[in-house]
Amino acid sequence: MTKPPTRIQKRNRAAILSAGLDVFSQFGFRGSTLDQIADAAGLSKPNLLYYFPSKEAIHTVLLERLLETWLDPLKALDGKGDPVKEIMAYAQRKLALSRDYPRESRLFANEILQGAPRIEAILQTDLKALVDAKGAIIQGWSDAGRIARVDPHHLIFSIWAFTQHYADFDVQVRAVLGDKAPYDGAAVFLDMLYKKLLTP
Amino acid sequence: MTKPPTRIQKRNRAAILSAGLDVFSQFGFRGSTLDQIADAAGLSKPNLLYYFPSKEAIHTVLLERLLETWLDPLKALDGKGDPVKEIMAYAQRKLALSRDYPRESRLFANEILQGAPRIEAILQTDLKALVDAKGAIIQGWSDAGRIARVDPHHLIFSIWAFTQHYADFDVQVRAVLGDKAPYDGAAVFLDMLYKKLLTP
DNA sequence: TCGTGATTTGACCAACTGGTCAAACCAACG
DNA sequence: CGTTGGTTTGACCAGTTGGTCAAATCACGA
Repeated sequence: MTKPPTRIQKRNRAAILSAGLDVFSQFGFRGSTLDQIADAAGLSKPNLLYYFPSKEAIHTVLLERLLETWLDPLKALDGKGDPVKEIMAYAQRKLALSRDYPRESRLFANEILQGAPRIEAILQTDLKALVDAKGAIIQGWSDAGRIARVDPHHLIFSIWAFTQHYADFDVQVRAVLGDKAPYDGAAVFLDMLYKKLLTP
Repeated sequence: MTKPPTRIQKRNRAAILSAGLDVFSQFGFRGSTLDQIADAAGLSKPNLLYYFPSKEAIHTVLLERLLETWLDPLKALDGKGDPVKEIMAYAQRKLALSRDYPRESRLFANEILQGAPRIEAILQTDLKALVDAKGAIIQGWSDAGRIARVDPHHLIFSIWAFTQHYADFDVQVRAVLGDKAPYDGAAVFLDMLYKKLLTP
């Protein structure tokens, strides 16, 4: 029998989560402070703690939401579709995720960099299971000669690495590219890279 | 007329830098504490501050050392060598760097993730100049038809992304691979990926 | 308009932070 | 052995941290 959230609750909770995403994704959990988050959300610190019981709680909610969005594209990889098309679509979806949700990407990166203390268990169970399952599909395509012989795990790693690079290393990418837009060129390159790799 | 460092100075400075690398690479600058570093180095906090004037100073020394090692492999890319061989060698050198110096890779990743406040200027000048120069070489090879048509910048990004992924996302890689060793498979995959991409 | 529950705040706390300092300690060389 | 300069430490400090609490304020339905 939980009460439905009021208008103000919705607004403030959303503001806090967005502010938390800003701050945590830049400084990591330990490097972020409640004052920073409260400021960014336009609230006082005690007021913030009226909506979330602790710093940890904000971080946890953000991580949980993140993991869903993050694993969705891979789940959508369909074993009954056309192999090359499926893998290319996955890679492009992942790249779009980096473009549209860079803060989420950096939050994830920060968590992993710090040794994934809060999600290591999920990585070893849910993520591993998902990757193994989709990896098996790719392995099947590979064995059947429908794509080139590749190690599915490293193929997936390479897609993760390349696409997330544009969000996580944004500053570096922009420093090197100057004022050129990163994502158009990245999409073209991504397309060529995997089309060539996967062609038997 | 600076005096030569004593035996003890050498030992302790090295211990502090190694400890600082451990801690900073995991928690970032703001998330790391002098107590952590002092503990890891086996010294008391005041003792640590006898060798380095501040937390910032330790971090700065580490970043400076890092940047040298980090840009070296790209500098070695030789415009007079065989195009495919040169690029492949660069990629493999970079992968070896991730395998042998994962802490340095994570220190760099942390710095970039946090917006590169301490090295943004260097990225925009030194790094950009280096990448532009080597990019021009690759562009030349591409124009001459000696390798396939690729955007040199994104090619370099993809090499960075893929190789650093194994150091920076180590926890995730190991969670997914189970007990399989990451780097052997990565090297094989890397080889195939770029050989196929670069072949005209 | 009033009452009630939701919301906000200022004052506060203990633990931790980066950093200082004088005093104690120790290594080594004459 | 003594002394001199490098080394280590405990006590300390001011500012920051995550978090609490009672009191004040506000929104809104009756």
